[in-house]
Amino acid sequence: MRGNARHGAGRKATLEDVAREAGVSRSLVSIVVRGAPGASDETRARVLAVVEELGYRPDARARMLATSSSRLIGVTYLVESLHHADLLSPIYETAEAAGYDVILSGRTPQHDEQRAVNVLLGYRCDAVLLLGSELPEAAMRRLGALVSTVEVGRRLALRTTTVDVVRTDEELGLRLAVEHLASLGHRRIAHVDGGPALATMTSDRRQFFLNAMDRLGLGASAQVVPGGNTIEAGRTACRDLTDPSRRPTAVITFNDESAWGLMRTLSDVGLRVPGDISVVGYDGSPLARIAPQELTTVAQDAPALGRTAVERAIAILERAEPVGDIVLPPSLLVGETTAAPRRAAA
Amino acid sequence: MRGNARHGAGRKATLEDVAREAGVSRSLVSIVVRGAPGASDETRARVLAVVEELGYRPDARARMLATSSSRLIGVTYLVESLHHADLLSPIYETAEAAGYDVILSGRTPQHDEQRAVNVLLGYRCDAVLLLGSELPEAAMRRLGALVSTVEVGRRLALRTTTVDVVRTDEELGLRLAVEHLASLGHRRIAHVDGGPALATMTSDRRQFFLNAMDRLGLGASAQVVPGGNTIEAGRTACRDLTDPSRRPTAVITFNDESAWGLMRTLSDVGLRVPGDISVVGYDGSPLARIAPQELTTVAQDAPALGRTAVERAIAILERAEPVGDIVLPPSLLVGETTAAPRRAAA
DNA sequence: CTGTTAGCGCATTCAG
DNA sequence: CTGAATGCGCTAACAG
Repeated sequence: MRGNARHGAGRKATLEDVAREAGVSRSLVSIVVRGAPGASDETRARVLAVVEELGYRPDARARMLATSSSRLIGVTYLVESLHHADLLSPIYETAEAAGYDVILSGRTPQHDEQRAVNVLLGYRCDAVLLLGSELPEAAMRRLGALVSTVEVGRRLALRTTTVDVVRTDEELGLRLAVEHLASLGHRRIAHVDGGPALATMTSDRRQFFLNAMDRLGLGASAQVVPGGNTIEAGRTACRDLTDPSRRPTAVITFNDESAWGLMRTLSDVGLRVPGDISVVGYDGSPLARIAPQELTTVAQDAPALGRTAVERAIAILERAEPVGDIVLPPSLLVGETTAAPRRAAA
Repeated sequence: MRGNARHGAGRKATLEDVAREAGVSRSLVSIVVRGAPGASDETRARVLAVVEELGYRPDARARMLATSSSRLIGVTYLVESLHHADLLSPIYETAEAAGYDVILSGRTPQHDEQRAVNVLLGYRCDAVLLLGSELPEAAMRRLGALVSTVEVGRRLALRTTTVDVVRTDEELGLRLAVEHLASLGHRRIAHVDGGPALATMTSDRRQFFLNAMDRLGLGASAQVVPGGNTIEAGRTACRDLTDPSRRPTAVITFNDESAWGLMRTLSDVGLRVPGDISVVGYDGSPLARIAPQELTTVAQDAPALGRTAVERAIAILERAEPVGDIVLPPSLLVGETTAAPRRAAA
């Protein structure tokens, strides 16, 4: 009933409508609307006036269909990830500057990554950015064969020629964290890993952690416990660390959220940070570093990661070869959650 | 060169391709892929096999063009807002259950709300959800006339018949916060408001804060200082609160992020929470409530807000009238950032 | 500068 | 169940 009338008075204006109203051809209107050359300033003005009057708005779907190019970059990301949110701003900025639109397809517990990607593919995005993808590598390679694809964050086990990866130097990240703690006098250091879902990243970091410990001669007192990338994971991981007989004096978590969860439970059991135990997070999201204690964390360079990912995606879809693996250095942000252990000679 | 070959081997498969390969008509393939009635189980299986083999994937743009309906809900939101992230999960869940796809268009400093909306409109979404919109009301009304629109969070000053609003009962929210603090013995209570950007919400909450204080006879010791919805806003707001002569014993912030910023600066100047000063946040995002101190906060019912918004959006586009204003109650989550003031009889 | 003619990929008749 | 035809709104040649 009125519902119909309310929404668009029957139908939204089309090129045709504008052309008729302005007394020109559709092509001309198309030229004007796109800002393409081929129209006098006079008609241009007149057409634009009608566009305004009719509230005309180009139909992106039709345009994409006709041009068989979308100038659209689709991004899948984990809705609840702080780090992913940090990547989106630079992604928008870089894409816009290059004349690309961005649409986001979120991953949630009920809306998994494959579905998120499918939505993007349905719109025939020119490029797809996967933030922290957990897709099987085979699926990722297939995706890369279909559309310009860049993964942000996760190292691929197999060399792939269809997908670019932009990620942080995890080895350096773990080394920075371990060296920081060691320099404060810690020896019994634990790593709460990323859990089973993020397989390669988890095992990479675990290994790099152990390597870093070994290099400092602390291999024997290194400890790895299963964790995850959520607050909840950090909370439960804490249970594996409070056994007084071999409690570590410092912990490096998989990400900042997990560090919070860990600290939350530490506080519940009466352990103080950094007095009783030091904590180092990972990612360095501004939202995660704040109050009331500033988190010590391995900061990924989110602006550079986001920017580079978009640049690579555009390069690939403009026919450049994928270059494979781009690794950016992290930095250590020292906050207030790390300090010398109570008894330096643990 | 190879770039072209790599991406789609010339062209993605179309209905036509599938039909030819399967030796049937396009219409039949269309019927099969849509799961529409009108195909025998046998041919259905055969067609689906070819679909799989060719990696055919329906083109959402063409489909939408042909049906002039998108079954697509577009959502704009603030990329850095924790509360908005909380809304996205229930939005996805509800939309999917109703058979709608969701695309997200983020707002960032460089990509403002109008552009975010324009992207959505370009795709002719059936409905648009605006999370915490800062659009002028006139613009919002115009949008509502164009497409089924639901705003989440902000009360509209003028009654509008084209847009639905789903929001939290701010009056109750402020009352809960004030009563909680008063019951702990606080009298000098300050409110750090939302700053100029969120005009109506800021002034609403300010007024409700003052009302709640008045009702308890604390109007004279109420204090409002300018703030905002970011960590940074909370940090700077703190400067207006530390004047020892009239320092409040408790503060209610505009949102959780701002509460963090505030606590951060409080800690910098040597004030302890809740020992020296109590802090109440707003929104109740799980990410915001965690470690190491659990934030006391006015929690919005994000699942209900998200679900209701989608339900309203769908109802409107199915020709129901907008109902105007839907107000949901918040709840107070008591954490560890509030306690009795040092000297109860301040 | 203009108007015409083709598609883009798909859904939807409608007659076989 | 099929195959052809029409249109969704737009761009891209092309001929005027």
